[in-house]
Amino acid sequence: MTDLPRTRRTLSAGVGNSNDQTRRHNLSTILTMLHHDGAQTRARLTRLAGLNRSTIGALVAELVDLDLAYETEPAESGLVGRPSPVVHPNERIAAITINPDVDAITVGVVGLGGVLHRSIRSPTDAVPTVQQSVDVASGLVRGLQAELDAGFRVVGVGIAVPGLVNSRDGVVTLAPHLGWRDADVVTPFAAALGRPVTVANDATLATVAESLFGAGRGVHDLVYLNGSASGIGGGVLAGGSMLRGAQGYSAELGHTLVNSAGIRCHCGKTGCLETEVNLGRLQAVLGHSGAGLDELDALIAAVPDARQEIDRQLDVLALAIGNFVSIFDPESIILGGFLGSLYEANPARLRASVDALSFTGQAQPVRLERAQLRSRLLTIGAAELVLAGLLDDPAGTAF
Amino acid sequence: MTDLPRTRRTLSAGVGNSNDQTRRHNLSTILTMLHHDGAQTRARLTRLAGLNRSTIGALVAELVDLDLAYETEPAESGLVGRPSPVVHPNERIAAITINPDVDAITVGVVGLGGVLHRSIRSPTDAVPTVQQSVDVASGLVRGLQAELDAGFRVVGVGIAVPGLVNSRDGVVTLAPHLGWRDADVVTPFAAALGRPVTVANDATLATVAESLFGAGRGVHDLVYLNGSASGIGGGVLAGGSMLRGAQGYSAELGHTLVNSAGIRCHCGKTGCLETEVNLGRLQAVLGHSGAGLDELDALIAAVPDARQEIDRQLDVLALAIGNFVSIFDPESIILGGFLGSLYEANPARLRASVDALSFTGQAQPVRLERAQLRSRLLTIGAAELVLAGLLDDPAGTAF
DNA sequence: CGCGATATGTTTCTCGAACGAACAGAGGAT
DNA sequence: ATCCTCTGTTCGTTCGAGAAACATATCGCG
Repeated sequence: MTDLPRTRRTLSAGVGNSNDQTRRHNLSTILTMLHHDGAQTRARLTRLAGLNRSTIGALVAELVDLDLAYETEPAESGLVGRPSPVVHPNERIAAITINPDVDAITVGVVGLGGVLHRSIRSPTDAVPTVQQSVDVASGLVRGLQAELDAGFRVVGVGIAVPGLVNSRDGVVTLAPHLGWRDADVVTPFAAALGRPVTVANDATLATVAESLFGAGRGVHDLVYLNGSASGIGGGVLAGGSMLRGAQGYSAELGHTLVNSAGIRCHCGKTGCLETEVNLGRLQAVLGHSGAGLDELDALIAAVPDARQEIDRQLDVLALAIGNFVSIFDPESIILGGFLGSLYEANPARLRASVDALSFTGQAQPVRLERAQLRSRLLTIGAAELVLAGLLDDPAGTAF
Repeated sequence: MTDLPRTRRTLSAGVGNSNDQTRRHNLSTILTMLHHDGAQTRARLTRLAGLNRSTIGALVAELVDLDLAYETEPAESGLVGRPSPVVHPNERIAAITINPDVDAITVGVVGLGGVLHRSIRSPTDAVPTVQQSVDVASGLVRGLQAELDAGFRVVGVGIAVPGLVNSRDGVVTLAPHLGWRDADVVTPFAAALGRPVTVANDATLATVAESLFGAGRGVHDLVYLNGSASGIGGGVLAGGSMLRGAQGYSAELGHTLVNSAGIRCHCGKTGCLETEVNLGRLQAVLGHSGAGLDELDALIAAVPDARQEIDRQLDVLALAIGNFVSIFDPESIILGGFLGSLYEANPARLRASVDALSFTGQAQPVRLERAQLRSRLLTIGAAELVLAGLLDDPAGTAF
C-alpha cells in the first residue's frame, strides 16, 4: 500500500532490520490477518504466523493493550484440547472516507475488519470544486462527530478521487470529470478535518477493496476493470501488491488500444477501450440515458433489442482482456460498474471470446468474475488507504 | 561460526519473523548491495543499511567467514577520519549459465558482482532438442571443469529458455522456436551436471540483467522489450520487483494488439505487435535476410531506402509503448535486440510518437533507452537466477 | 464419574541480534 | 606536534523470540 508520510519514527531510511522492526513486523502481520481475514483463535494465529505460541500470546497482549484488538471466550469448537480464545480486530478503530464524485459526495466510517459503520451520500447541485467538497464533507463529518466521539477512535481520513492522483504529494494531477487539475486536496481537507488525510485514485482503491474483501479474496494476481459514466478505470494486483507505477499513474486500462480504426479519445489517442465499451452507447440502445448503475441489470433484461450492442461491447472488452492476460497473466479478471452488468448479460460470450484470445492462458484459463462490493466499494477501499498505515506499524501510531 | 546441524533451517512457511530471520535479512541485504552495486567501504555499508557500525562489522565478518566476501586495505580517500576497509563481493562464487537457442547453445560462468568469467558459444547444426542441449552443455561444462575446480565455488546452474517457462516446476510449457513443449528441463540438466538447476524465461532474465547491471540501474519501474528473430519478448519491473503472473507467464508484450486490421499471429490473435514490428520485414528491405543483430546497426546506416520501413515500425512500436505507458507508468522503456537498432536509427521519431500518445506521462515523460548488455545479457540474467538464491540466504546455502 | 489423551495458555529461562558507550587507530587540518 | 574527525573494536545492555515445564480446559472412553 501507499507509504504514508507519517512524520513519526523516522526509520532512518535504511534497509537493514533491527530487533524493533522484527516486533513491528510481527505485530503488523497479526493485525493484518485479523483485519483481512476476520477474528481468529490464538491457536490459529500461531499456526498461520509460524511463531511460537508464547510469542503470539505476547503479541496479542500488546495489540489488546494498544486497544487494536480484543479477546473473547473460546467458541464451541468440539475439538479436544484446551479451547483457544478468539482474537478480534477492534472494529471501533475507524477510518473516515470521502468520495467526491460528479453528482454527490459520499462520506463513510469504516472500522478494522472492513466493517462499514456508516455511509452518507450527499447529492450536489453541480460538479463540486475542491472547496465545495471540503465544505460538504466536513459538514457531514461534523454531523457524525457526536457518534464518533462516543465510541470510535478515528485513525485518519482517506479520499478516493476519480482521476490521476499523486498520493505522495496529495495532489490530484487531473480529474477530468470533476474538472480538478493540479489540485492539492490533502491540505484543505486536513485543515478542515484536523486529521491526517491520504488520497488515491478511486479505481486503485476499488481494486484493493475487491482483492481484500470482495471477489478477489486470496488472489495474488488480478486485474480489476471498472466501468462508470466517466469511462473505464482499473487497477492491477501483481504478486500480491498493487501496481503503482513510477509516478503512481499506472493501470489506466481504459486507455489501451482496442480498435486502430476507432474514434479519437479525449485522452488524445485513438481507439481506446473506453471509446468502444461505453455506458453512453449502452444506455442509448436501452433508451434510458440517465439510468443509474443499480437499475442497469433489470433494464438490460427488459430490452432484448440491446443484445447486439451488448455483444459488440463484450467482444471489444474481450480484446482488451486478451491483452491484459498476455501482459499480466492474472488469475482473475474482476468486472465492476456497468462492465459487471455487461458481463452478467452474457457471460458465455465473454468467456468464449477471451478463451479464443488467450494463448498463454491455455493451461489455466483466467477467471472472469463480477465485482461483489458494489456501493461499498470505494468506501472500503478508501478506508484501506488509512488503515494500511496502522497495519504497517500498529505500535507506532500513537494518539 | 556456529556449526549448527545445517539440515535446512525449516522456515516453516510462516509469515512471522524470528530473530534468525533478522540476521538472515541483514546478511542478505549486505551481500545484495555488494553484488549489485559493487565493492563498498564498510562505513558506506553502514550508512546505506542504516545499522550500527558494530553490527555491520559482525555481518561483514560473517560474510568473510562464509567466503562470500573479502576485505582489502582502505583506498586513498583524501577524507579525514580513520580509513574504512573496502568490502568486495567474492567474484569466485559463481553460477553456471546455459542458454539454448535455435542455432547455438551458450554456456557461461558468472561470479558475484556480475563478473562474466567465461562465455562459450557452441553452434548447433539444427534446432536442439532438450537432450541435445543437455549433451552439448554438459560437454562444455566438462571442458571448464578443471578451471572451475581450481578457483571457483559453483552455486548452481541457471538456464534461460526462449519460451513459456514454469519456473516452479522447471518445465518449459511451450518454446515454439525450439519446438519444446511441456518439457521438464530441470531434471535432465540436474542429472547431467550434478548441481541444482533453475530455469526461467529469457526475456524475464534479460529484464533482470538490464535492470541490475545495464540501462535500468537504479530504476524501479521499467519495461524491457526485446526483439529477436523469433519475435518480441519482454519483461516488466514494477515497484522494484519482476512481474511474474499467476502462472509465471506474464509480460508476453509481443502479443498485444497494435493493429486491428493486421494479420493473424501464430499465437492465434490478430494484429499483435510482433507481426508488425518484425526483424524479417526489416531484413527484407535491408536486402539481407540472414544478417545477425550485431551487423544490423551498420546495415541500417548503409541502406537509406530502408528509412520508410524503419519509420513505420517505429510508429507501430510507439503505439505499443503508449499502451505500456498507460498500463505501467514506467520510468523507462528499454529496447533490446533489433528494437535497439530500430530505435537508434531514428530516436527522435520514436520519442515524438510516444510523446504524442502519452497522456499520463505529461508530468514526467517516460525515458526511452537502448539496452546496454548486448551479448552478455542472457548470461548475466541466468546467473542472477542462481545467485538470487544465495543472496536471499547467504548463510543457509551450505556446501 | 474419573482418567488419560490432546491441545493450548502461562511462566520462566536462555539465546541471539542489534545497539550504545567507551576506547583505540589512522588520517587530515592547523 | 597537536587536535579534530571518522571509523574500527570491544564489551555490556536491551529486547524479541524460542523452548521447556507446568497449568488448564475439553474430548473420549470405560
